[in-house]
Amino acid sequence: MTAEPDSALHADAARPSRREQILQAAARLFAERGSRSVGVDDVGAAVGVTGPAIYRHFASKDAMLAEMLLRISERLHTGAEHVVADAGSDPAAQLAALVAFQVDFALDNPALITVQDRDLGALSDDDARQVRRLQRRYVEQWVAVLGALHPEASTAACRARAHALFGLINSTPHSAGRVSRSAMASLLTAMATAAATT
Amino acid sequence: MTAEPDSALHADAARPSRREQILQAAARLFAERGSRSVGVDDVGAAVGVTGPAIYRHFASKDAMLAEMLLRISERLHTGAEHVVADAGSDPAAQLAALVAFQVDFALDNPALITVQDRDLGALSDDDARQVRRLQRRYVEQWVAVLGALHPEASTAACRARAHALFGLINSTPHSAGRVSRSAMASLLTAMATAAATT
DNA sequence: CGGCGACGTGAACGGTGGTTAACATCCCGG
DNA sequence: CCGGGATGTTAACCACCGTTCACGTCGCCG
Repeated sequence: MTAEPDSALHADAARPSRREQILQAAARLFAERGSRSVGVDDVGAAVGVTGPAIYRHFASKDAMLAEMLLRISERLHTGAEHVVADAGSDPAAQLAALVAFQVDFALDNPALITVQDRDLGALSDDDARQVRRLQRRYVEQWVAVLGALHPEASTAACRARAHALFGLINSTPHSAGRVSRSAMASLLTAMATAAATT
Repeated sequence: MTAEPDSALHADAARPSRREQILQAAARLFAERGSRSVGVDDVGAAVGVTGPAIYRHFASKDAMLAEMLLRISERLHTGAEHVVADAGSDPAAQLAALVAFQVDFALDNPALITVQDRDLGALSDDDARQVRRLQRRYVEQWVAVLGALHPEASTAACRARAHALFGLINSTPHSAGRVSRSAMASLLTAMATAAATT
């Protein structure tokens, strides 16, 4: 153990290396069948390599999943921070920014959406704790904005409302194809805005 | 094989038999960790029995999951049929009935909600096909009502809207405790109604 | 009373799959 | 040209887990 030479947390997005191909292919496979039902050989085959070759790039199968989930929660957390800061101080504008951000992410990465809320339980306790911390911070950004829009509501109610909005927007994996991206975007945005402000 | 004496599809709800205890315990465990991460021994231990004892009640672990998912989709499908019929011919009233029905189900059975959309992929092709058929019929009942409320919208858009509403309402597993059942019910109902009629 | 069926148990079997080991290949810097 | 590091491959190892087997117990019915 403790055998990874370079920081596994932040990958160089500059080079589309084999490592990145593996993560992307694994995300697709995990989303389709669940991480526990996907073998290392399957992931390898998806990038034209045999199973054990994976271990030249990742310490273990679990490490792959951990890095995948950590990246997602980081992306969401920092993205939300950025987007809210750019929206000014109007809660309604902040909400619109968060909704637009989440809608874009959900439409662009349905596979990641699926993996994140299905395979969190497959992580080691430490990794799970870290992912949950980031997820929690992301939720709290929504809760803050929702709290400003609903001053009479409790924090717990705002949290429940935030989770309901995530469920709504993150339904993209279940609505495969058939509707254009732009139409899906406006539909989800309208529904989420209505549900958030009621 | 082919060794089950009585129809496995409809269990006598009258007797809280060992068989039912197993299904219930398995649902809770599957929801917490995912069916593939739960061993037969775990399920057995949850009802005070060793692993192999399960095979006195189910042909296989997969058969357990199959029966669980089939029951859920049947319950939803027939429940929706019943509820819509009782709501008269007003689309708004029908929608309200469907929303109330799904909200009740989601609040009463968060574990089943979780298992249904996470472990469908673990079923055999035949079982999966059967579950999907029932799920599809359930969705189409929503689509019909939503189509009446949005005459200008395409069927595909209505289907996407239905999935978004399911995601919203089925967020109950993520909003554990902290808010009373009745408060959750009115919150989800208000949000879903607003999102459905926008 | 005798036995049969329902229900459980502990032990063993077999396949699956993550992981490691030993061995090639290719590319590059000295 | 030589050597080493990055990258792959095949074969083997090993643990886990679903499943089956042989056996025991308890209760009911004839």
